[in-house]
Amino acid sequence: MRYYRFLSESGAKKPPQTITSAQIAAALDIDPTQVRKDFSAIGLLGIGRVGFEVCEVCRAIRVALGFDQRHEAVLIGTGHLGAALLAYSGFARYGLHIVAAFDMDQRLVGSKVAGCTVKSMRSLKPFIRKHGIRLALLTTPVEASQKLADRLVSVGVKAIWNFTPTRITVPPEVLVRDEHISLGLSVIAYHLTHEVDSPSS
Amino acid sequence: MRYYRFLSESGAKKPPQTITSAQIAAALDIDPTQVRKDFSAIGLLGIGRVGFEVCEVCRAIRVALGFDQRHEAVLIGTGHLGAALLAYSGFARYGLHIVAAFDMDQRLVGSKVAGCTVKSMRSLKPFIRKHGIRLALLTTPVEASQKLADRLVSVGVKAIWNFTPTRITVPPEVLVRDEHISLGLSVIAYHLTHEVDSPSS
DNA sequence: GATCAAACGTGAAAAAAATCTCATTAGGGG
DNA sequence: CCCCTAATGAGATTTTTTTCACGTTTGATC
Ligand SMILES: NC(=O)c1ccc[n+]([C@@H]2O[C@H](COP(=O)([O-])OP(=O)(O)OC[C@H]3O[C@@H](n4cnc5c(N)ncnc54)[C@H](O)[C@@H]3O)[C@@H](O)[C@H]2O)c1
Ligand SMILES: NC(=O)c1ccc[n+]([C@@H]2O[C@H](COP(=O)([O-])OP(=O)(O)OC[C@H]3O[C@@H](n4cnc5c(N)ncnc54)[C@H](O)[C@@H]3O)[C@@H](O)[C@H]2O)c1
Repeated sequence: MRYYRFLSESGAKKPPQTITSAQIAAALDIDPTQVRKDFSAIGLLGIGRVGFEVCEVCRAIRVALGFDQRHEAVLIGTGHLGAALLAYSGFARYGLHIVAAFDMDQRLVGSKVAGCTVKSMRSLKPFIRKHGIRLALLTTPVEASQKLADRLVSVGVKAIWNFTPTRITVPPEVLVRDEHISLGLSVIAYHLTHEVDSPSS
Repeated sequence: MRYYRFLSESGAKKPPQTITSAQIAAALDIDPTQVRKDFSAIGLLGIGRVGFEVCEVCRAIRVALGFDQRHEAVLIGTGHLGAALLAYSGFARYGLHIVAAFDMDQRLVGSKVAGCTVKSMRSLKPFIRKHGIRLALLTTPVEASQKLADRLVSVGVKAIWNFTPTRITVPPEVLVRDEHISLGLSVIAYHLTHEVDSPSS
C-alpha cells in the first residue's frame, strides 16, 4: 500500500508520533473514512481525539504485507533493466534482497553488475534449490519469458516479478506480478492527446 | 489498456483478422461482457457471429489512447534506470520518443547513453521551449523530484512520468503518472508470506 | 431460402467500493 | 470536575464496477 511509503517517510522527518486519518487522507488525497477502514482491516485501532500512532501503523503494515520478513530473490536477465534493478537499493526497506543475478550471455557471466557477480544459467537450478529461493525477477527479452517461467516454476519458485511485456501462464499457486509500463504510458498518451480538449475538470 | 498489447502481438503471429470477445476475455481472463462494454465505449461495434476485426480494434485503441500521435519526451536523470529506459525500444510502438536526456552530473554530460547524448541541465529549459516538449520522464533521486517537477511545469511540460518513489505536487492541469514499483512488491511480499496459509483458492 | 447457432449490444441485477452520517470516546480548557 | 471539540468505528447510503440475462443480428448449414 501507499500508506507505508507516506508514513515511513513523513515519520522520519519530524516525529509527531501520532497522526490523524484526516491528515493521511489529505496527503494522499483520499477519503478519511477509507484510511480508517483500511487500517481496521489489518486490526489497527486508532484512539479518539489523537488518531493513530505512526510507528505502530508502520509496524502493522510491515507485518501485514510481509515487509518484516526477509525475501530472497534471483534476477534473470542482467541487461539494462536488470542492472538498474540490481543497483536499486530501495528494495531492502521492503524486505527484498536480490541475492543472485543470472544471464544467458556468456560475456556477462562472471562480470560484476552493481556488486553482484552474474552467474551462468546452468547454475540457476542448483542455486534456487540450495537457497530455497521462492521469488524471481524476470528482465529478459519477451521471447524467453514463458520458457524461463516454466523453468523457474519447476524448480520451486513461488512468485515471479515479470518486467517483460508479455503475459506468462503459470500454475495457479504461483503468483505472477506483471510490471506493465505500457499501462502508465496509456494514461499519459491519453492525457497528452486530449488535454487540449478539456483543460478544466 | 491491456487489450492493445494482447491484440497487437496476437495479431502479428497469425492473422485471423477477426476475434471474438470471448476469445479476448479468455486470454486476459476477464468477462466477455467487459470487453464488449469497453469496446463500445470507444465507439467500436462488433458484428454478430464473427466478432471484432483485429486491425480495426487496434487502430481504434491507438486513436483513442493517442498512440497514433508522436509524443516527444525528455528524460531527466540518466542514471541506471534512466539508461535502461533510454535503451528500451518498446516505447516507439506507443508513439513515445525520448528525444533528449539530461543529467546534473557533469561527468555524464556529453557522453552517449544508448545512442543519446546526455545534455546539461542548463540546456533543459531552452530545449523544452524550442521543441515544445510536453512530457518528461523523471528518473532522478527522490530529493530532486519536486524541485525538478516545479521547474518542468514552469517551462510548459504538461505531463510527468515519475519513476521516483515520491509523491510530487503539480498544478491540476498537469498529469503526474507515478510508476510505483513498491506496489507490486507489496503484492509479492504478501503472497510469499501468506502463501503457506492458503494454498488453495 | 429457411433455420440454426454463435456472437453482439444493451439494460437490469448483483457485487464491490467509496462515501456519508452519527453515536461514542478521549483529550483539552475553563 | 464538567463540558466541548476533535477524531474514531461502525452502520447506512450512494456510487461505481462487474456480472448476468435476454433480444437481435449475422454468417453458416441444409
Ligand atoms: N529497459 C526498460 O526500460 C524496459 C522497460 C519496460 C520493459 N522492459 C522489458 O524488460 C526486458 C529487458 O529489457 P532490457 O532493456 O534490460 O533488455 P536487454 O537486452 O538489455 O537485457 C536482456 C538481457 O537478458 C539476457 N537474456 C536473453 N535471453 C535470456 C535467456 N533465455 N536466459 C537468460 N538471460 C537471457 C540477455 O543476455 C540480456 O543481458 C525486455 O523484455 C523489455 O521489454 C524494459
Ligand atoms: N533502479 C531501479 O530499478 C529503480 C526502481 C524503482 C525506482 N527507482 C527510482 O528511480 C530513481 C533513479 O534511480 P537510479 O537507480 O537510476 O539512480 P541513479 O543514481 O543511478 O541515477 C540518478 C541520476 O540522476 C542524476 N541527478 C541527480 N540529481 C539530479 C538533478 N537535480 N538534476 C538532474 N539529474 C540529477 C544523477 O546524476 C544520476 O545520474 C530513484 O529515485 C529511484 O528510487 C529506481
